Amino acid sequence: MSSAASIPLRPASSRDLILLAARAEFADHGFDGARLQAIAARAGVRHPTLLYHFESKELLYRAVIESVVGDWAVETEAAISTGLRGFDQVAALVDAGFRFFERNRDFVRIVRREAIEGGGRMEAQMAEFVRPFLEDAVRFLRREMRGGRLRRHDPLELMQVIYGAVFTYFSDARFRANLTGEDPLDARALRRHERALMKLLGAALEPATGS
Amino acid sequence: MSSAASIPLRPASSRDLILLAARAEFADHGFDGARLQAIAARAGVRHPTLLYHFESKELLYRAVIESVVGDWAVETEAAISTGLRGFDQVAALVDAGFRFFERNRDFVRIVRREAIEGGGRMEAQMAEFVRPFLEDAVRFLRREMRGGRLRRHDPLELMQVIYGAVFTYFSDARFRANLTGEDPLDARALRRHERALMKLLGAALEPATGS
DNA sequence: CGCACTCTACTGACAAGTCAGTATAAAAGT
DNA sequence: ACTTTTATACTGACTTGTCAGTAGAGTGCG
Repeated sequence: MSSAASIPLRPASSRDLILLAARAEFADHGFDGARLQAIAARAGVRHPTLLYHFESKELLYRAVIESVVGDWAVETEAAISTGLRGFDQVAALVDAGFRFFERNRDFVRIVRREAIEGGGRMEAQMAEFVRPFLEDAVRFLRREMRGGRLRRHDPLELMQVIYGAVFTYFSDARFRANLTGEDPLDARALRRHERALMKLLGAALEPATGS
Repeated sequence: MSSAASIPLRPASSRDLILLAARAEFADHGFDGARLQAIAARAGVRHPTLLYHFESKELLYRAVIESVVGDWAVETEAAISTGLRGFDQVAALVDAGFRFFERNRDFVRIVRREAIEGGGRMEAQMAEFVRPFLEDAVRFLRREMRGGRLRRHDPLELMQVIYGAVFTYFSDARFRANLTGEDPLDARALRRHERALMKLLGAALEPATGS
């Protein structure tokens, strides 16, 4: 992990290395459990270097959240501006989620920790950020249900259920691994779960009464 | 909070008070974030008293988990030994979950923290504990699907989705509160969500093609 | 030189855990 | 009945370790 530390071949700026290391450490241990020394070690520097680039642990954490949420925003934006209708759009969004979370496993665990906290460190900002996206989604669902392209369900509660299911799969992956013995983040297992969720949602949402 | 401290009228043993206080504190802040002093304050004692009853922070934490998981085991056992069939049994289980989590809000957040951790403190034991219950559920679902009393879905993935949805509703309740403005743990909101989830599951699982 | 960056060495705060006691009450001895 | 002993429950003061954050001295590069 630190084998490349001495090679000066631009192994990304050390600021970025630190950000990446911090993301992993915060995901593994949460804000309180995370140690600056551990982050520094992961990044291949000494811990005062962290405090040179980011003024404090708190600000480093904020920087991590912002980078992580920023990435997510971009991909989600893309997934909802496809012009698809009915269940196809729902499926596209779920699929985008799966693909993003698959590549950003730490993201989920950090966000979830924030969500649990409640009085959390960045909860308010994150809510601010998610709200417009959620409202968009609810508007879309309502429209499609009115138009008969989706069966009628409470849109907000539907979003909550989908969010809960998808998020949990990733945030609790290690627990599931312990339970079933196989790695849930393995591509095969992931596809199986995605297919199962899609089928479930399809069965509940698609207007046609297919098998 | 400490107003009853001097009254000797058995305000529950202080061991139990400590256990209760610790449950809340660990739920709010996680293992690392929790402070023994804070737990002690909640329980109305000084922190060495904690270490008198429980040898260390770690052991106090384990005691909390055990008490919490024990409570859950009893209720779950009751909910699955009803002899119901098909969707009714699924609904009964989901309902039991809702009612237990409603009364034990800290439970969810503690368990979820463990699940995220991965290399967690009690993950292995908890997996050990959940596995037989999960296997039971999967067996039940498979049987009912074979018998045509439930539509066919991957039983394990179905359980995962249900678990994710229900658990998230409670563990992330404070985040949702921030998002929607209303309290998700209020009885009315809770019933609405439960009804929505049931409808969704019913639509996906009940064999009849009713409206 | 001066600037950006990283290091070693250190500090101050704070938290877990230890310890030597005090208070109270139940048991045991006379 | 009354002291003495023993166990339980709890506390204030202390020790020890750890961690975030600071100071200041390099190092290398334009």
